[in-house]
Amino acid sequence: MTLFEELKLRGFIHQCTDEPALNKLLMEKSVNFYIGFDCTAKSLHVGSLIQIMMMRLFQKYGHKPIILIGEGTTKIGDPSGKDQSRKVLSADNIKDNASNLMKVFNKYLDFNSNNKAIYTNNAEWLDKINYINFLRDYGKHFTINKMLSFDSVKLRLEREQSLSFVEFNYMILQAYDYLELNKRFDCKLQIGGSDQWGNIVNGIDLIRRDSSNEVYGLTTPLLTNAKNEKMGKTVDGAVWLNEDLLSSYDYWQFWRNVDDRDVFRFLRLFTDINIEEINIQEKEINIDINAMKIRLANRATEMLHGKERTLVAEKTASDIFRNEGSSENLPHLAIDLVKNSKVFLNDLIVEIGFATSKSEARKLIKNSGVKINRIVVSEELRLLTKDDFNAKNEVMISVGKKRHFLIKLIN
RNA sequence: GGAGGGGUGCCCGAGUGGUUAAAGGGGACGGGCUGUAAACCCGUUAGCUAUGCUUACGUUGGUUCAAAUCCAACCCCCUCCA
Repeated sequence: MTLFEELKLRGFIHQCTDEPALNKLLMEKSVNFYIGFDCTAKSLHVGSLIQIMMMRLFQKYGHKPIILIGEGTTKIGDPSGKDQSRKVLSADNIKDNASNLMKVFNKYLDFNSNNKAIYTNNAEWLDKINYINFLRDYGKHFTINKMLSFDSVKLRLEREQSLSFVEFNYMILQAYDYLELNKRFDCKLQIGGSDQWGNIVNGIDLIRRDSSNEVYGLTTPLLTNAKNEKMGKTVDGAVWLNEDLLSSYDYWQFWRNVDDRDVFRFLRLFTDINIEEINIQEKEINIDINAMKIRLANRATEMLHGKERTLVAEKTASDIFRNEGSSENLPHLAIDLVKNSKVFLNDLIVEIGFATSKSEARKLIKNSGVKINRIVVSEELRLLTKDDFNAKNEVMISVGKKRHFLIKLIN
């Protein structure tokens, strides 16, 4: 199977600038390609995972990934796919985000082989740009007429939302990035989400005009779930890849809970499971869809958090959902009932982070959403007492069906 | 700089002196059904030391027994003109 065939079968390709030519190039030699990641948050989330998996697949076929950390472009803010201007982030903030972002790539990519992945950072060249020189050398290649026709700009204007001059320049800088990477690393391919199409094409044009080099662009589909929502939300917000922001258990749960209709599509995109095997399973009439979800969760979590944590996540889930028991791996709090004579249940729910205010916790209790050791709590101002604890001095508190935590008694 | 339109809760959006913690919708969460799915049904959706109190309709002042609603100034956004 060729790389292109596999990409297609797995559903990675949305658009490509010149498919036959790119396909030929990819078969002939090892190609250096890049994907840019802006530093707008303190971690990447599953929304970027499709890009990372794409890189992984390219690398598997012998091509060299260039990870562009967009410290420079983040200072500007990409208007693509946004209907509002981004808040301007401070330089420190961006730097901090950049270093946190970089924590996940080594889980997915090889940094040792001869087509090892490398990092680069566009602040390196963007920060040095001299305005007048830049306008003279590169500004002449861009026409406003054309820039106005790009979706990222057009949509903003159509919706009568303001688009600042700063953001308007984003596409020029991204085009310049591509040019720079083409010069520095002989980078011949840029990959991005479908909303990046305009920016990518702009870069290709710029390179052609500046050096008449032939380069390519490839976009992935915008990742949505079966309900056509942007992917990546859980009870507590985004599905972050960094473990300090989302535990391996919650990450596992995210995959376990995907819509039935998404399972095989996600297996193809987010696991290494052999593509033929996935396709065969999909056609199976008596397929156990829940078993497939577990497989998806295991594979996806294994890649990011490792085998050990994945096993723990799976066991925790089966303890809770299958065996109707508790699990020692749940998040837990320690309390001292001697020192704190009155421990209110609603306070604990807030403390563990399953409600944002005491009122919210009380409302949850009122709506029969809270359980102590699997028994629904009826008193809104329930106090936790020694009798609630079992022989191991533990008590399990549940909020809804999916969120549980343990309170351990000390003293 | 000039003329006009607008800023309401997580989001959209109604309300133009009192019964408004603010209609309706979306989202989210909880309950039911189920398979930790989807669809559907019901409920909740400002905070707190909680039959009450405090904060809330761009900001700050004012009128009034009473203001999201009236007045003034200011800030921000949009459209057209310069």
